[in-house]
Amino acid sequence: MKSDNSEANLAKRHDVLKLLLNQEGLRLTNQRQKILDLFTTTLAGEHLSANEIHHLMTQQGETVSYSTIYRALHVMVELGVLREVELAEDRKYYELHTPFASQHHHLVCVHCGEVVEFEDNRVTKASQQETVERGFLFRTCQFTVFGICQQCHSSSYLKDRF
Amino acid sequence: MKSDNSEANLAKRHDVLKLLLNQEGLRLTNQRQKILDLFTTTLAGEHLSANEIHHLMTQQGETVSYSTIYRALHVMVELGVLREVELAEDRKYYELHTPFASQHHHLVCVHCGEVVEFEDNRVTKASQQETVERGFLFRTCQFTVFGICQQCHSSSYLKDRF
DNA sequence: TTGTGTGCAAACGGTTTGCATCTCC
DNA sequence: GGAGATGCAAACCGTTTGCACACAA
Repeated sequence: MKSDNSEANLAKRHDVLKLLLNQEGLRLTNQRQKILDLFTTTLAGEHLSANEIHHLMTQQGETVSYSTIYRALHVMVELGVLREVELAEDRKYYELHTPFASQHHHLVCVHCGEVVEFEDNRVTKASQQETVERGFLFRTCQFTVFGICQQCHSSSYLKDRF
Repeated sequence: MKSDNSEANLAKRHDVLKLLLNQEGLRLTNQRQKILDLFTTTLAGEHLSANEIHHLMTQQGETVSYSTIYRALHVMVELGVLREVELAEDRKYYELHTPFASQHHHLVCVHCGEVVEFEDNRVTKASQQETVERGFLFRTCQFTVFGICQQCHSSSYLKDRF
């Protein structure tokens, strides 16, 4: 799921972003670049919330306001660079969108919040087929499975509840 | 997807709810009853938000506060009578949970918001299998497909955007 | 009778917006 | 130079909470 983060590739991603932005009359700014970088260079960069982005940026000595973060996220979703994912918490998460990342789904532990990504052809096929059968044009899909991970169910969690 | 709404069945559902509530030391109140009824008697009752519930209740001449609605929804989710679904808007939707309703997924039109329910064995199987393979205990899953419905893509929508 | 539920109003928290200022093309 | 981007602070809006009162068991 992780991308190649050589300097050359970072630069390439910046170029792609700039191109996409300029096509729409929008501009590549320092902040938008840095925000995109977080998704490709950070260890936990697979799914980031506005909050986490703000935190990471601050940690790196960058200053960005929440308004800029939210506006940047919206623009990049609009351009198809990022996509929004619902991981059941009360906030929105974002991740690189295809073709920047491969199609995948999420398995979330409802106890500790751990997120595992997986691919499954059956799901991908089903989404396309069900869409077409009902006369819809396919846009995107989200498949999230909720469960309890091994660590949590071997720890005291279950004893508390059952 | 729709349930039988004869008076006998409404009464039966009230009994089930009461039983479940009382098991936890909770009470069946007029409001909780009426809120559950909306999911089984209303035309659009398949997926309701707190807002819609408030609106429908007011329309029926009932008065319920938002706090009561939210508290009732949480209780019923906890009891397994309802489940939360994310349909991409910024609010939460609720629907009858299995075994009160069958397992199904959602196809949402990103333009007009129409929601179509469907069942697909492949998806159901995939969710179970992927969960087990990763050592998780399966709890629940959500599969939402986003697209554009026939009406919307044959209307002016696309002309605006492309 | 008593612990649970309700309504009200105020608080909360993530997200959005108006406006003055700054910056990329 | 001018359209677009940023930061700040305030607004927004769905949801939650504290408290006094009401009601199911």
